[in-house]
Amino acid sequence: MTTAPDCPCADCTSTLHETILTWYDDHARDLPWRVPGATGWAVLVSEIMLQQTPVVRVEPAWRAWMHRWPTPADLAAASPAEVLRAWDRLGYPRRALRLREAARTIVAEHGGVVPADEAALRALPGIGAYTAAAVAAFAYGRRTVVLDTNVRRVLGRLVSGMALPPPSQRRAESETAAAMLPEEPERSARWNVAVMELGALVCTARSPQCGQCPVATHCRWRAAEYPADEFATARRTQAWHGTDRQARGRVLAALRTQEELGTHEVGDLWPDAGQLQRVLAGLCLDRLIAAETDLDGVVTGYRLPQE
DNA sequence: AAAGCGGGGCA
DNA sequence: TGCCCAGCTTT
Repeated sequence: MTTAPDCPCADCTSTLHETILTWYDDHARDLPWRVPGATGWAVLVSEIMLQQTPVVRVEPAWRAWMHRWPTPADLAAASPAEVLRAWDRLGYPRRALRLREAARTIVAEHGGVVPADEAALRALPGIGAYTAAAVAAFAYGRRTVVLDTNVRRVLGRLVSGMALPPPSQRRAESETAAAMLPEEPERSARWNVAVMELGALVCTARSPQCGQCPVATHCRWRAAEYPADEFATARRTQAWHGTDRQARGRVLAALRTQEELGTHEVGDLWPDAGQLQRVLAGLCLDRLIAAETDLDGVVTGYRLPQE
């Protein structure tokens, strides 16, 4: 059980709603997937790209993507190789393949229209709890809890008084978010994006701009004089240099710019031959690359999957 | 619950 | 260098 900041009464919650929604009206970024006529597909593509990739890098990629594949049916007709090249360096290229698969399912099972139902969205590949809620809310005005890293941080500070939310999402967080959600659907959808935007622009992870925050006077973290992150020791940053992830990225980057990579050329990409073989096998398993073989079944090289 | 999965930019 | 970014899937 949780409450709104200050007190659980309807007046305080309503004040908070009004304050943040008004702030959003004045400060929202002008993003192409937020225009009034944005389709479910436009929103879905943006949400998949925004899974762990910042807005500034997504925006140009989204424009190019939507120009090339304006509907799910358009993407469903594309090859994996085309899709992976268009994904370029957004990171986590499996998202590109899953988006293509989602498009194929949307065509096959939903008449080519991105579904509005959260459960139907959740059943699509690459769409988890967050993305399903985001598409339902932002594309179709549904009333649902949208809980991303920004909302978790804003509510964690504002309501729970913590510097940063726990490493993994907890039930109490979604209960808090649910308790804060405006009743009217369209208003709830705007509330979700408004809180998210506040987290992205003002209540940032590194250096929050409390001087610019419309609800600073309601913030429990601020009221408690900014206690330190209690989960700091539990957060561990993953290594990068020399990892499989780096090796995978190097292979994909090479195949985005050349049609085929001979076994000799592949070997030049990475110093550890044994690790490289494991990485190539993993990439094949993930359908991110395909091995080319001669008549005897000996691997001669690798390509991006043509289908 | 934890691990694996990219890549870039900034303090 | 460490940390963060509109997370999802698999074990």
